[in-house]
Amino acid sequence: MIKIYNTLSKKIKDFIPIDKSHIKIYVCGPTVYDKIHIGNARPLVVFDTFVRLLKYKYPKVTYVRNITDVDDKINDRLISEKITLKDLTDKTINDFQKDCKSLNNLYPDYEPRATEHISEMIKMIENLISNEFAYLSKGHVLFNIKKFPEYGSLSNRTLDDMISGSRVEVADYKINSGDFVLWKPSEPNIPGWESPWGRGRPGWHIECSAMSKKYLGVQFDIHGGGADLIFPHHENEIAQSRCANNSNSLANYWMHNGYVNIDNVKMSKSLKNFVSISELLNRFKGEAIRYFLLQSHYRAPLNFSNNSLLEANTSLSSLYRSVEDLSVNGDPDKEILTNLEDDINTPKVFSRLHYLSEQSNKGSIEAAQLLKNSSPILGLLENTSDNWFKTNSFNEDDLSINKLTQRQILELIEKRAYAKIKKDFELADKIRKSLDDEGIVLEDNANGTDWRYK
RNA sequence: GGCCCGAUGGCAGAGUGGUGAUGCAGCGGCCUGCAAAGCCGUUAACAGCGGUUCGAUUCCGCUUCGGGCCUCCA
Repeated sequence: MIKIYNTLSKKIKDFIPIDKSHIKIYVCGPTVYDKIHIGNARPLVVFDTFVRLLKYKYPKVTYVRNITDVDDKINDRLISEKITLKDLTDKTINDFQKDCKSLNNLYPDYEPRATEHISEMIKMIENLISNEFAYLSKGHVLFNIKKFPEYGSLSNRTLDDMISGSRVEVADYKINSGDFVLWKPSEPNIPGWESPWGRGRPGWHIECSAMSKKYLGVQFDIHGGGADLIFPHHENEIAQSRCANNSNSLANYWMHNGYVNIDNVKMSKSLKNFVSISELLNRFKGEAIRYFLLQSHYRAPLNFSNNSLLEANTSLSSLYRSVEDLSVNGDPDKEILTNLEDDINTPKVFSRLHYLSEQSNKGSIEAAQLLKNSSPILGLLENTSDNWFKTNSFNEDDLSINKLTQRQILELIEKRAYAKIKKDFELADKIRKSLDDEGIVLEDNANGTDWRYK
């Protein structure tokens, strides 16, 4: 039985699907105006791991992760960089997908773009207006939060709380300070679409409501995203979807991952204290980044540092030693599954991985096989160990950092072997040292000498 | 101001009302020409103060410190 923490009830609950023959999950994807950073990568990896578990447990899972390609931050870029919407978003989406792949994420079943669902959004807004949940004011369409009595239940706040804490001047076209925009007019120089309310663009939240409805229906099992989306994004999504669909639930379970911090402060684009994935991929393997992101519990904050990535790499190496070149042949380890089912307790999973690794090192073939068999559900250890140890080119573009070719390395190993036969240990050690300086470690074993990158 | 979360060994990070995960680092040993890896052993923690209890790191209260949200954000 899968147990997950539900932000709605603030409790860990058994996961009971609407239809156990078909699980439906929606996760908020990126707004594509810039490269993603490691904080953005956390939900991608966490929910990818969770979806792998769901797909193992249930016959059919539909995983939708949207791409928000209409947004005011995007518009700012269009003006400052003098490029078209399509050029900017295509390029950013391309980078995003490359990063996702490097992190070993499976492709979602649907990855809908907001701009391709404008008509669905307009329909939903029209519905909200005709049922008086939304109103027109100075060219804007706004959602009236007082029409939805449960407003605030996800983020655990009341309307009074919000008024007292308001740090933003209330726009004069709003009835209530918390009313949010469904549609707003576009000036001629920024992207816009024709609508019953003139040329304009959707507000931030409506795209997720429209797209989740299209791909998953009015009610689905799980909605996920980063904790910073709880308010206002998900709160507003619930309000507008439930009112438009006249339903008593949008998603039954809401899951939110904690932040990635840097120097114990939340990493965010607005604070400019972020490290992009593509930058990290120049120094670390994607799988090491994935390991790092799963090393702590998904709801806890995770502090980023260079050293933690190095440690993740070392830990992964020790696991890779134990799986060698085994192929997946059977089910994942039971205990790993149990730990994953327990609100995605990946730290416990890792503890078990290292236990299996140790057993494998002591000669247990079963343990090694279990380790390997658990790799598909984690998206880790899917490589061969030879591949893991003999690759140090992290980005495809950076092959040039391989200063020595494999052939040159093997030649040096051979040279050292002769030196060893002649008991010229001084030369042998000199060769070892010179390779070490290039980041290459030699390991003498029964079959001769093997090499790996540090 | 309102609401919320956290404080575990040198670092990272689970968990538990009583036998002290796991990783990285360290120390001793085995192995090795030397290493590396591995194995064996080992050091080391539960912010502070009260309370409940036979017993609390684990439950409750207070204090201190750190962080987050209150319409940019994964």
